Amino acid sequence: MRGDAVRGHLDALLLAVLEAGPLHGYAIITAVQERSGGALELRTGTVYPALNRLERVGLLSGSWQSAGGRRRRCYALTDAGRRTLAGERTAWREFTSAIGAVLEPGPA
Amino acid sequence: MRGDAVRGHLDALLLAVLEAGPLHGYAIITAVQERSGGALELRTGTVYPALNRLERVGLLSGSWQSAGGRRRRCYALTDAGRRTLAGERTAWREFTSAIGAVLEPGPA
DNA sequence: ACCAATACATAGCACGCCTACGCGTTCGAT
DNA sequence: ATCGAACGCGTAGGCGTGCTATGTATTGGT
Repeated sequence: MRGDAVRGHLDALLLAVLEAGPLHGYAIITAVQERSGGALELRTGTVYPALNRLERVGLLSGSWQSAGGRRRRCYALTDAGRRTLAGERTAWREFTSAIGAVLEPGPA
Repeated sequence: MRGDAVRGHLDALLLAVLEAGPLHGYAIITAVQERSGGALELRTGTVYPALNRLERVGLLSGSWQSAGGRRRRCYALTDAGRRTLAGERTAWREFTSAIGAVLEPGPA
């Protein structure tokens, strides 16, 4: 998967992996990687600023925790985040449907 | 569809609509729009530079024509373009599959 | 002792499309 | 006869967004 691929869909990915329950940043990265079958390797420089932003706009709520001396910022979906995720899913389907229709038109 | 949506997939769209036969720029724009059911409205400032670039790198071959006093630059897929299109289609499937797997994980 | 993995974060950049123009022609409506 | 919309190509500049590179710190394995 080429580097820039995730562009425009990052928020959706982050919100989606948090749907099942709160996670901290590092775990989010590995969750995305696993769920995509290894195809999506998000960088920390991509993810952490995005998480901060999503918290700032109220789609996530974050809280510091510590596990074995390591501090972690744990993020959970807010109600607004859950609604936004639903919207992102709809947008994703419309997006793939639109591009797909051009790329692989049905056998005319 | 929000403006930036096409990012990263523009070349694929252009190559795809040219698969059925040569078209000029303006017709390419309307073809993309029609095949996407109106969802994708490419701007001239997006398309024309892209066509020039694709010609420059040998994926398209262009030729000036005139129809009723209007000059048009007509573009056709080259063999390299056809191969690239095939690659873009594969990449598209991998892309949607990867993002889709994260966004809508199978009912676990 | 050392290195990998865990964990968060910032700064600067570059890509790639968009916005906003500009130019010229043809055709339909008024 | 005039005007606007559609046709048709093109450039310049801006800007959002993720990437690259880098920094810090702790834990655990060898």
